[in-house]
Amino acid sequence: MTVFDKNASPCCECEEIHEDVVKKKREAMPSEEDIYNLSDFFKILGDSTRMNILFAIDGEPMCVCDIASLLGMTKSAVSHQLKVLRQSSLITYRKVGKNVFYTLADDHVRDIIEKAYEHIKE
Amino acid sequence: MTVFDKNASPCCECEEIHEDVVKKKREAMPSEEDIYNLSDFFKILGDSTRMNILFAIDGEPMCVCDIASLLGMTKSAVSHQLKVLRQSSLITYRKVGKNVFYTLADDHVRDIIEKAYEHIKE
DNA sequence: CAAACGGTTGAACAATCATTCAACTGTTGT
DNA sequence: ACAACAGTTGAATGATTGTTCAACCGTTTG
Repeated sequence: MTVFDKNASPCCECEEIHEDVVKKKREAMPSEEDIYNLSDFFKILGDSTRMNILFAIDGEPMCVCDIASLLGMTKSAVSHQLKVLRQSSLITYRKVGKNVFYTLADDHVRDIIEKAYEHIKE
Repeated sequence: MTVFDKNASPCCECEEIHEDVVKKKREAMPSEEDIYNLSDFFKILGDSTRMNILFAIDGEPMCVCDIASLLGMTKSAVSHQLKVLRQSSLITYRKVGKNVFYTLADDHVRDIIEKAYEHIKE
């Protein structure tokens, strides 16, 4: 009910109401790094252009030009987002002549998207 | 291999390489609204502060003051993010006197986060 | 070799968004 | 009624980020 140690949480201006709860929760929390990586993963999926691309290249691979045509975007804009998806290992690519064909890296991501899709559909 | 209808994709400066593929993909795509809602859902999870809050209020409910103390943030910053989570129906709250206790709205979200957590842990 | 095309990249710009700050509401306790 | 505290809120600020634009690389074709 009262404050004992202000230094324990330097950035918080408020009194600690339930110290026991806070302590228990703190021990149960994932590491800062895990939470950062997790939110970073969701951040990649949190853009409609990237989501469009992921649905587009699901199943049959597509080249950049076709993706751009399908989504009504410039090749540059698509390529930039493909780079983001590549760096997060969500997609893979295969070079064939002048073309680069992209597709989903694994089924993991597809499962997560599907589960979220079901969630918003209710 | 050649361009027949530039007007079909006004924003795309490139030639349509595989028209059949693009057409097939276009028909298989979810609606624009679905994709927008889906990416919007992930966008909410795509912030480390909100992810921290979700883990904190998982299980036992927590009041704003305790969450702020746990995360070393101001009540204001926490409250702003709680509002975002509330508006997306990811969390619920219960008023008890001066305090407001927040907790996860349902198990759906927990499942999705857990699946993503497993995914980044490999 | 040179032109054409698919794709990538970096800088610049515009829009989005998280945090801070200050003021405010509502409840509790004296 | 008044002081104290939990929580909310709107405006301002700073950081992040998606798209555009222009230049570039690599491969193919005439």
